[in-house]
Amino acid sequence: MTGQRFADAAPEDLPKGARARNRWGQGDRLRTEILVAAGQLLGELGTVDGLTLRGVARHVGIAPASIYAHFPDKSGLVAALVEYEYQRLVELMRRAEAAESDGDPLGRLRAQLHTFCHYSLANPGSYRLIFVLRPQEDDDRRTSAHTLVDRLAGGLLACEAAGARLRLPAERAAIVLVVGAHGRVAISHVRSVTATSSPTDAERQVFGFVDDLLSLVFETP
Amino acid sequence: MTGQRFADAAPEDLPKGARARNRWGQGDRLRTEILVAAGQLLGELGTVDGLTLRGVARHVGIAPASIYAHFPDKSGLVAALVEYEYQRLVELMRRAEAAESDGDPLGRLRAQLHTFCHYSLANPGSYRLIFVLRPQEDDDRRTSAHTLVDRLAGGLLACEAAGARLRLPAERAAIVLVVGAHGRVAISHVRSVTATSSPTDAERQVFGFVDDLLSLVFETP
DNA sequence: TGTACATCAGTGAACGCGCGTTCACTGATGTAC
DNA sequence: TGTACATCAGTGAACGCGCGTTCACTGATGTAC
Repeated sequence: MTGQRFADAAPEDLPKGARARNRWGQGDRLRTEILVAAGQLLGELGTVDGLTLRGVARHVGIAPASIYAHFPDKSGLVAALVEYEYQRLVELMRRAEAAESDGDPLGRLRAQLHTFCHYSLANPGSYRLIFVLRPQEDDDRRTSAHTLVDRLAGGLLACEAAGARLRLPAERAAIVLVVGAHGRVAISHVRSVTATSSPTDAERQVFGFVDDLLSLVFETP
Repeated sequence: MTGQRFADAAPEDLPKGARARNRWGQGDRLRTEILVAAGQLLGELGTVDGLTLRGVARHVGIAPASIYAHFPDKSGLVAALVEYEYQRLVELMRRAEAAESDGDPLGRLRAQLHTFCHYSLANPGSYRLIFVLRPQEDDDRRTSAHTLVDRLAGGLLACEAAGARLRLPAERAAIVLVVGAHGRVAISHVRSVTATSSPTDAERQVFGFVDDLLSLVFETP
């Protein structure tokens, strides 16, 4: 309940059980609280269909009707949730890339891939919402998967510029990486329902798979 | 939802004599009819959560209560549906393999992979049900994905025996293939919601991807 | 300064709906004697 | 042979439930004069 996902959400003294009404002019805070709660519930339920306005309201500690001050209806909430979670993922990937040295393009690429896998494993519901069940999208906008392919293709080109040789054109190779990671993570989601391997185990396996993929994509020296 | 206002009276005008009652001793036929209808609805809806007993009954042309003569409850129906669809897929793959010559192990492998992709594209709902949302599974039974990896690993070993050289151990390579195909198909499902490319186009792209994957897995001669 | 009013954040009860499930039943078809 | 009965395939109406959504409202906090 107090698990904060974002650094900017800084609730100091949250009364357990009873929710304190926001101050004047800060009504927008509830909007974020609702999105965070929806994201958490999505993570627990694993699918967007089990997600209900009443459930989200219960989780936040408000009346169902209060949601309508911030979102037009249920599908509006879900659309906002997609955007919110996707921005979160992109931000994480950008930070992971920036944390690696400029002189190590392969390291920057791997860091992004691993961050993508880490997010996907840690937030299966949101991940599926964004990449599998993605609802209708504006025609002129690119899908999330598309954006991701672009990011990774850029990373691959940087590797080429640094001397590495690809066995496929950069964009095709990027698709292999995104799609492979996507598939591997999905399998891991299925497994984790039954198997009792630790999340770290799952992560190690997925990272291993992604590294396999990376090594396949490049010429062996 | 927002259309609730108009849903005041929407009687399903099914032709009354559309379905004839089964004869004595053939009551089991309805069981299959129900599974087929559920599979079709799943294909249309794309997700198992939109699947309702009442919807299935409507589709078959029977009373909702009639389902209970063949399945204990909704989850029982879904479990039977998983089994039914998975057996269908395996049977298709077996036939595709058998249709290729014994002397062409790579052809046999490709045929199976393509069949898998074809089924996944043609039956997105069932595919997701089997491989993504797979419900609880007996501990001593292997998952569908597992069985598939075994099949393909066998195919890869046959290729090795015929002289091809793998860049990864057979099972790891099989995982790359299954997972890659899985991921590529999932992406294609997302795309097809928005993009207007023909199903044949999607198929060609997926086949191309899978062939890329195959070529990556083997040493270049 | 006090006070009237506007605005805000959020509530509680109600609505109509489709859902899964139960239960007593119906009418056709087979079987025993 | 006829007829009583068992069995089968399937029905129709009802139930309680949680859902999304609406609407009139409440009480706290700000602002104008």
